[in-house]
Amino acid sequence: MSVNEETGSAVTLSDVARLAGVSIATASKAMNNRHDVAEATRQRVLAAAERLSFTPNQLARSLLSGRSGTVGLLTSDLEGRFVLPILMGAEDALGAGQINVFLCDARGDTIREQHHLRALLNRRVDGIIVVGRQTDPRPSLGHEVPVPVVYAYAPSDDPTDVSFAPDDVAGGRLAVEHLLSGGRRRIGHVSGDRTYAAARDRVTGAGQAFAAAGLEPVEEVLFGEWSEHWGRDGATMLLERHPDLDAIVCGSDQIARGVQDALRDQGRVVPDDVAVVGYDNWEVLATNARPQLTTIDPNLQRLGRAAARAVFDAIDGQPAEPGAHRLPVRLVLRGSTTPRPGPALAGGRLGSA
Amino acid sequence: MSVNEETGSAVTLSDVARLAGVSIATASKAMNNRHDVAEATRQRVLAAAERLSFTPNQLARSLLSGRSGTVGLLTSDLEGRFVLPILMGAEDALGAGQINVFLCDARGDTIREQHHLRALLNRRVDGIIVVGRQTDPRPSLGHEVPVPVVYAYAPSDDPTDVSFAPDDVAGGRLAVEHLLSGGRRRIGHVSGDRTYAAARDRVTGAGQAFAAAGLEPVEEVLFGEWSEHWGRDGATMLLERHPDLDAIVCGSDQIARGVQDALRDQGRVVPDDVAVVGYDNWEVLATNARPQLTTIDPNLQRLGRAAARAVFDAIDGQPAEPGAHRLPVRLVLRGSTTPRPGPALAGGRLGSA
DNA sequence: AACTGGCGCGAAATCCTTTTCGGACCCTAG
DNA sequence: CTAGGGTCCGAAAAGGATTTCGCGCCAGTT
Repeated sequence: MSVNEETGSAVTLSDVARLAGVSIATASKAMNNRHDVAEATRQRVLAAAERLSFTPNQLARSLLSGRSGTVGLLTSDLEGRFVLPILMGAEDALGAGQINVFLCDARGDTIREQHHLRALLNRRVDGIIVVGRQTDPRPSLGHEVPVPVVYAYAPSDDPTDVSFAPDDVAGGRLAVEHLLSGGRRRIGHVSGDRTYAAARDRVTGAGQAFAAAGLEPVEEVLFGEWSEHWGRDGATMLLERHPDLDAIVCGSDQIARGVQDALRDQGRVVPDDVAVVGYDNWEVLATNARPQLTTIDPNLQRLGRAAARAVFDAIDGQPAEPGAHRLPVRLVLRGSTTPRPGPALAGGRLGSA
Repeated sequence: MSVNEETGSAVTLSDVARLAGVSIATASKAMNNRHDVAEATRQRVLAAAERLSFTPNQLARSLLSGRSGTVGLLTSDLEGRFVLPILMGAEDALGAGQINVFLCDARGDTIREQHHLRALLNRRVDGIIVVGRQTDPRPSLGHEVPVPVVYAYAPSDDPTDVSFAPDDVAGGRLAVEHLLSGGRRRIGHVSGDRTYAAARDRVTGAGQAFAAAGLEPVEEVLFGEWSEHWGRDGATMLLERHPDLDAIVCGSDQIARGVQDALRDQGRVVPDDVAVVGYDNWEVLATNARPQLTTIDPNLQRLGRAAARAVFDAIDGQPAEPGAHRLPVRLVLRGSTTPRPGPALAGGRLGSA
């Protein structure tokens, strides 16, 4: 299949043409449904192509057209949990447009990133999506790049670049609004690492919700690290100082899991005594928690799709509005905030194997 | 940069040649360090290339050489947690060899997989790595594919294909051997979904270890699902029937987390009363457990590298031995089996942002 | 002075496909 | 019978880099 049985090399259009008894030009036109070829001839060519299982060489095609039909996906850290859904969304959107994706992982190393960028440009990618691992702004690739560039998750620090990031401020607001609407009034806040924009933005949003309701959290936000361990410690501290708390907003699902553990250790029942809201909607964690975790879903796959569509459109000459576009997040209701758990809303997929 | 300022299009070798006052052929030779060009001329060409920031068009190069310097990475499910480290390992190994990676996600859909395969071949990839989401054998792509194919994680069902998978049997053995060497004798086993080869293989290995020691588990292996929830249920059942248990082998880290929770609920102390061993070394889960989880690390990144090297060598005409190569796994010691936890061996990276 | 050898360089072919433009052919109408 | 128009097909160029082969020139030898 797709190999010339006589020469052993790949089947080319001229093989097809010879078999069909026409010129290469005619064969090409027949294959591409151009109209200046007789129907009988076209059929002969198609039959020949079928028999040889000919597939056109995209390299030659791209060389001629100046378009490779490929996009570079430049991640700063593949390991990052947030990169994957974005990648999926992008791959999804681009795959549907018959575009293939070059994946490059720079490991958070600028040198490597430059190297990969060069390699992508040598391969004549039609566009580039830069996927960061944090929502903190990252250095721009600059405007010397001859193809459209779109930043996902980590926005570019250059406001004239096109970036997409989740709206963490809205997410923080949403979380607190949900607790308030459930009648909670003595709310604590255990966040993550304060050097992360993600932590600060979510806290900002939470603050807006408090202010809008004319309320305040039980004390200053506790910043720490993005781990279950810190969640346990933070919650323990909070409970000690405010035994009457009735809710805890968490900077991440991991933290929330730790918080839930600490509450259980202290004999508090979630959500009856204390409600808990997480962030990220990391299904494996959220749906296996006791009770399942209400959380904010940043909708990363959609973010990836949006970024892909933006490069796509830019390639087609329709560049997106410059700036950091903040994409909406959503609240996922589960048992950790609703008194009667009922069946889980977002059915989690099983994880292992 | 890398764009001709007069024509606006990309800089080509002929631009460089013109600026250096030589022919295209000479420019090419100068750039590629061929020896039949005078040193002075070479310098002139290099200077010209530098000034225009010329980069050779890989498409043209590939078309001529018949090698694209790219490899297709065909995953059946990007969402799968196991795909990512393999991907990283492969990207790592190939990137070092100046090879770029086309990423395709087939979503477990055979039609889509065929479609992507065709697209990859049209782009003239030099090789293909097929990454599965489970260790169960998967259908072969067949031998009609004109480039080397290597299967990672999910081996091909055709034994003449080259496959790499973790040695789950050895992993199961390792887990039980570790418990036995720690003096545990009344050991329960909570595994995952029995339709998964991963579950069965690990159980097989565990059985070998028991047999070798002339012992038996407290009862038949409990199969269930790959979730914390099942881990809790399974452990609860075990404890009820065998209150004197002193260890539990788990089919995955998720299950182990559930098992730990159930033990805690029942007032058992890990590892003093009951030791727990997980599987997967999923850092976020294992290092945040209380106590941190001893587990089997399948070393997936290394598996990805091995697969990449195998395609790499096959492209160079050194095909690997056919068959399903089982790569070694390793035991990671943490607090859930060792009485005095001490500092964790594998420092976990923080997870959220 | 003529010839040889070697070094440096350039013309042209090659990879494969697409597209333009011109040519061949047939049919019809004048 | 011929001019004209339409239909179908093919030659050739283009796209960019590599490579082979041959040519020209200079130095050295007889």
